[in-house]
Amino acid sequence: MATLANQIENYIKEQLAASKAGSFDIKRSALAEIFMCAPSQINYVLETRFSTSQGYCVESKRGGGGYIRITRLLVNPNNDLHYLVEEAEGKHVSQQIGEGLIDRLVEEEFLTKREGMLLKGLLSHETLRPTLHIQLPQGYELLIDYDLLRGRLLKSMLVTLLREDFE
Amino acid sequence: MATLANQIENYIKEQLAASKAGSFDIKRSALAEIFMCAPSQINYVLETRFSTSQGYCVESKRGGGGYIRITRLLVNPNNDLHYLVEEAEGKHVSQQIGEGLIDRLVEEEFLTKREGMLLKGLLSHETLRPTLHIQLPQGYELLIDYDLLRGRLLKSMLVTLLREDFE
DNA sequence: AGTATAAAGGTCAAAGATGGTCAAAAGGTT
DNA sequence: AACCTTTTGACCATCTTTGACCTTTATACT
Repeated sequence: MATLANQIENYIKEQLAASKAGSFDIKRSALAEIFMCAPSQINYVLETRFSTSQGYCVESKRGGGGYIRITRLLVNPNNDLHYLVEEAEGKHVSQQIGEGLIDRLVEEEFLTKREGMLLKGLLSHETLRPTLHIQLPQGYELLIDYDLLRGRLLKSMLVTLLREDFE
Repeated sequence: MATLANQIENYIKEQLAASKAGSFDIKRSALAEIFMCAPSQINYVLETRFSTSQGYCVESKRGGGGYIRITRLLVNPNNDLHYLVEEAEGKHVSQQIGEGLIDRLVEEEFLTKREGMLLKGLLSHETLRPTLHIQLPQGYELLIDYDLLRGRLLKSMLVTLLREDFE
């Protein structure tokens, strides 16, 4: 799937990989011009693929001489996993965000690739989606909050990672 | 008989046979166009001929750049994971039974000890607890079926273990 | 210094592009 | 006729792309 968003994502990741400091500045308008798209497309890519939970920090400045700075964050086991647990508490997590977090933990070697695959399977809509159909009176609807459940599953995963006896 | 469904089934199996990784991506709309049929016909074929119990795993993504991915599962008559997948299908699994199954998979070395710990955390009542948002009229009560959810999670785990691309 | 203007970047909602679901219609079998 | 499988279509959910409008910042001009 070579969507525009994916191409831009790859481009940014390449630049990031090539940079010594794990950080990279660029003008939003320049990026938009390279890919011949609307500038707001860049924001879409940053929101969906470079969020904090996915391990990136995005800063920017407007006005003349404005720019976007993307920084790759490294997970610090002692502080960040705890922070992520807090974050996951009661959080709504979409499938996309959940997979992003898992990919990050795999990249940082907190999880093996196998573990990542197992966990991503568990977080999928296909797995979570319910089969039960309950008869309710007219006008009432049954809503299952998959995103909340996903948040709980992720939290459990993080908590296990933090266990002292986890090797 | 050469029903449309059979032709589509054959086509997919050919593509799968030709693929090195045992996996194959295609656009639902593209497939529907090749066979000049309603897109939902593709889903019918996937449901009736590429289910988990038939040895396949189907994933998909909607929206721009969407696709369907079909992955073959391992067929190894020496292990009984397939049997367990059948078992887990639509099954109610208590926390105790679920943990027992995971322990067994760890003992038989289908899962590492780490993986077992991660998965047991996910199956706990604590994790699965309230995930429903419901508006019910007075006098109606709803009991949440954790055991069914656990069955789904276990099934997903088993299917991942069987994926040909699982390393 | 104060203000106007230009040069960025940000937001949000609508439109476009896919795939999913479900039930009804159509075709075969028994 | 009754039942099962296949095919279709209307409607839904999710991801992407675009564009109109908004905010912030630097600089040039009073």
